[in-house]
Amino acid sequence: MSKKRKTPSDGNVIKIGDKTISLEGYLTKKPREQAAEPAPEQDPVAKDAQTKGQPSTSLPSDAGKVEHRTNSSLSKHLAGDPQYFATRQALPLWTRQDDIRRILRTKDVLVLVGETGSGKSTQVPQFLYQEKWCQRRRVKIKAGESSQEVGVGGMIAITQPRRVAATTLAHRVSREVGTPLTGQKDGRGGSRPAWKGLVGYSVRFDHRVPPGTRIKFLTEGMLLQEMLRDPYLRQYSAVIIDEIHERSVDVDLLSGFLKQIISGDKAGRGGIPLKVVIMSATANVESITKFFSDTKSGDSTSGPSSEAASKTGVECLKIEGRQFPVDIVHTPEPVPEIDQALVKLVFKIHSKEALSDKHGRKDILAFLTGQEEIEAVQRLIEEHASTLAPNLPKIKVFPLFGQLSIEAQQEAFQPVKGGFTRKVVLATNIAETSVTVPGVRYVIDCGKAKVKEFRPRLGMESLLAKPIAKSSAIQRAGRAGREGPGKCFRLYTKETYETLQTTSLPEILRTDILSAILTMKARGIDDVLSFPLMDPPGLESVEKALVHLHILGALDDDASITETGRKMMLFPVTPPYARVLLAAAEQQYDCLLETIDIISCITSGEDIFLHLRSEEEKEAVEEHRKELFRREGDILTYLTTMQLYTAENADRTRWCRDRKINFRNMKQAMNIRKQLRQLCAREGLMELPPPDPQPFTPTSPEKAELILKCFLRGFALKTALLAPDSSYVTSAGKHTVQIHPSSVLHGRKVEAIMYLEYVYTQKNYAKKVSAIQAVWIAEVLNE
DNA sequence: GAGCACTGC
Repeated sequence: MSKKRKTPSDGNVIKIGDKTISLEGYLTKKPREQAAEPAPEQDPVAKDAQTKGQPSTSLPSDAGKVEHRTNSSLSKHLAGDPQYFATRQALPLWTRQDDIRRILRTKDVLVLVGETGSGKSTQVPQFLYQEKWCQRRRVKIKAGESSQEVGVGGMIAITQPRRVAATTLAHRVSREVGTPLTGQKDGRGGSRPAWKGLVGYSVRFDHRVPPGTRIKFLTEGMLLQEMLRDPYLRQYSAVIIDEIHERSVDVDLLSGFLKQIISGDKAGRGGIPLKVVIMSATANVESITKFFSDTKSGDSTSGPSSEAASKTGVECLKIEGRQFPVDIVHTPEPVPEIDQALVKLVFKIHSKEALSDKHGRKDILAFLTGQEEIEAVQRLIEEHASTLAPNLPKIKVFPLFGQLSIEAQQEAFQPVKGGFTRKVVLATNIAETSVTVPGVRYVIDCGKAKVKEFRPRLGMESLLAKPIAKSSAIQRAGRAGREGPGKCFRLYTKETYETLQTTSLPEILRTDILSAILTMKARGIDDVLSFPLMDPPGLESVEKALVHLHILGALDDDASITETGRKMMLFPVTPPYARVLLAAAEQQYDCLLETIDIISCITSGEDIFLHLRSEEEKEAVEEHRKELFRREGDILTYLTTMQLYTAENADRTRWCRDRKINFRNMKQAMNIRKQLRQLCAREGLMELPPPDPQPFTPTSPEKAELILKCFLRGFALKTALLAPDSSYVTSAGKHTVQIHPSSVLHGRKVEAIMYLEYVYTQKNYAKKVSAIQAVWIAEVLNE
């Protein structure tokens, strides 16, 4: 047994190998100053105004003056495109537009509940951008001794949890207002756009913000990113948070920062308030409303006086949706065998209910927990379907889950070929939020979903099927009423439904908050425990994250952010990966290009290697895959895969097909790779390499060792040693782990392993595993 | 011998 192992913590110290890390001082720190105040030199807006040599004329700094923009090409569009007028007028929201405008003229925060189909995402920004408070103003802002004039406001930001939503909504709204959506298509370096437009969007890898943009759709993460450079959001007059009920970590952080801005003294915005519209599709908004109303509940953000806080008004508005009624049917008794019950129900619906009516097709959408269950049910339905009487309509099954290829996913959205056929879509939670399947009038809800949860005490995640929340059950049922009256069959009793939680646990309470804490620290939040959050994570999660960040070198002994921590923030990856990238740039390792390839691959989505089910499939790809696999483990295998993929010049689609590699993820990996390469080059960590394709040279064993040591700099805690009984025992917690079957190291015994993921499903699984030497762990930790 | 869904200058 090795002694390089974490000793049981006494609560105040953590010991790994020879290194002892004290927890003291992490959680007792008092807030230094007002947390929302960033250092003046971090403010690029002010810097920008300086370098442009803005004349500092003496204007009243409290109210500011409206900046008149000559944009005559836009003025004729202000009424919007008449082509869409009738459709817009028919939306439930249309008659409430005056209410919305009236509320925001006096209040800073509007909480808007709008069910699916109310049109809130497209209409609310259009109702607001011509408001007087939405004009850009020039104001004087104090910067140390002197003051400078800057522009504040003018744009409305509207956030979305997903990239596709942000871009498609932007396209839709730009058509409605009648201005083109142009601009830099791919980051920087593009030519000046020729057209002005009112609508733009900004998501990772894709930015279109025409000059004159007043309405800008962004992902939540993108707005957080903008806040690092523009902490007061001076570009914007209003921020609209859409789909807040999904409660991503990003939206929770954004809400905290927004609360600080609206309840602070507004000096950073030259006295100009930021309006906030919170939009939710579920009615459960009491806690959210309370969060934005309550500005003195012990957080350090309400500013020097309560005067500012008392002016912050919050009003709530509810808009009915445009849904058809949905009949909800519970089972009278609990269902012991979900798969069997579901198949029976599908055929009952199929034989009793018409194939279509005046509203259109009447297809079935069933919510299941995962790929395996979906494939099992698909087999059962297909078996039974072949025995159907010839006079009955046919039945065709379409699986729908994230790992499916684009083409296979799209099949589920197309009308089924052959008129006399009913479509049955078997989906995971993907159909609850991310995609809409058209034609659905029957929903079957198994009442469960797989959720990933982080266990801070164990330092591991679990992925297990759990009962959904009421809000999810309602959301799922609603999928039956988009196109006509529908029915939802719940495979659980009414009593069971009543026992469900009202809302799902927000992500911030069930995930590793490492990135979230580092984001706060980088934004100048010293006392992370007093940062306003709708659902603050437990002390143990915060403590674990702080210690982990300390081990990564992102935080000092006094828990303040280090230079390394700031550099880590540059990369759109989790802190451990960011640490690996920084290590790889050091001269002793010198393997930045390789680690970029590997991290691009890993962070592009689920595993790039598709799961092979049948023996035939395995045989068909075995020869091809063999040249990718490396004895050192998965990290080197990813590297080889990426290198061979980029060396492939003829047909990359086919290359992926032959090897059963997820082409979509590979394309995403290439985007990430390009982005990381540009970031590293800009930071002076390396020179930009020659463009692809480059000839493939296998990585030498010596280089492989350096790469693995680099990864240890980020993943020293995720290591395990081979025990005498041939099991692997983790160095951090003395748990027994198994190498996941998807790893190239599965079934092999090596003296020590490093893994990038640690997930409990059916067992404690180490995933993305590499073979290492035990001595490397201490070696790397003591650097 | 096995994988819910997203995101990021």
